Amino acid sequence: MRLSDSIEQFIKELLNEESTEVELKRNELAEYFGCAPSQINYVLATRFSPDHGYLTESRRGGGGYIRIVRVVQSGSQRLMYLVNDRIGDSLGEEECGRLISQLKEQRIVTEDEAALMAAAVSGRALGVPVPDALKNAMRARMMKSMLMTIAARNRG
Amino acid sequence: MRLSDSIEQFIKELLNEESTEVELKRNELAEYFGCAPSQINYVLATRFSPDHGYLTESRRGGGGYIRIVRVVQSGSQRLMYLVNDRIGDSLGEEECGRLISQLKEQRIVTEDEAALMAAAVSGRALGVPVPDALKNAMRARMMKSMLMTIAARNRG
DNA sequence: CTCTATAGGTCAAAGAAAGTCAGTTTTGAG
DNA sequence: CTCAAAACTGACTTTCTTTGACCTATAGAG
Repeated sequence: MRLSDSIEQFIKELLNEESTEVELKRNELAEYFGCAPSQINYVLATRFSPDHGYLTESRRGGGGYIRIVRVVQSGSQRLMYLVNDRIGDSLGEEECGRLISQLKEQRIVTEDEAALMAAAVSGRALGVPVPDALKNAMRARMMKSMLMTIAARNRG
Repeated sequence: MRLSDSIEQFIKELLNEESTEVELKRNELAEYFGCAPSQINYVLATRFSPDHGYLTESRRGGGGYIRIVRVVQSGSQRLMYLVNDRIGDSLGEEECGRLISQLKEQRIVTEDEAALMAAAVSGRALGVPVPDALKNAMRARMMKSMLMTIAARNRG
């Protein structure tokens, strides 16, 4: 069994018993598995990314930590469809506007949330000399990131 | 728990019970927590700055003291200050995160709104090959755009 | 007025913990 | 077997905390 898989499993077990979030120390975990600390980052990046239905936050310095939040249960996949298929890697401004309206209509997000999302991805907000292709890539990422966050709120 | 967090909490408890200001002795507090006096200054600088909604004044010499005042400011005043003066046209990720937590702490935005904003401007969301300077410029614009949206909602 | 004891302020350095990234090794599909 | 993708490592970086040595201001005694 691969190390990454063991670490992944370990973390998922911590998350399984009722709790939807877990806090851990990178160095301790690395020591426990006898690996380089950066291995933990690798596991987080490849198995606990937003695309996988998780959010992570961390803090450096004395008393630092890594917190992992499970946002989506492995079954419910309306949201994962949006994140992985509907949005993809690039999202134009008009398309994004349509998507936000649909989300609002389908009551997946509230009106206030829709307004906030629209403000974030508006042309005015992104009005900086960067090629459209890159803006569209960013827009896609921003939308996914925000949707995952909303999903995190809805859980429970 | 971090020492800084304990000291922060201690001071906030003093401020919570009705009183909007508190006066204390740096050396006594340091002795109470068994730390270097300058630790107190560190806590003041990182947790009781104007950005956090506090003002501090102090006096040296015999009978010296440190006074901490919680500033009362309406939500829209605060938002306008941020948009017009504070943010400017470039905003780094860490600083942006701090501003967002401060807004949440001051209850000017809800927890959900804070999470949504953080998701929009996170490094993850903007993780596209664009120079940092441009990302910071976009982040500033996005924040202003979102904050103004929230201000508008608050009026409605 | 001068001097001294008493407070608080500043700053740099050390320590603590996590992040990044380029390069190496392993694995598995074809 | 080949080779590209996945896994892994270690050196270096960044952020946050804590401490200590030295600096400055104020009150009060003489």
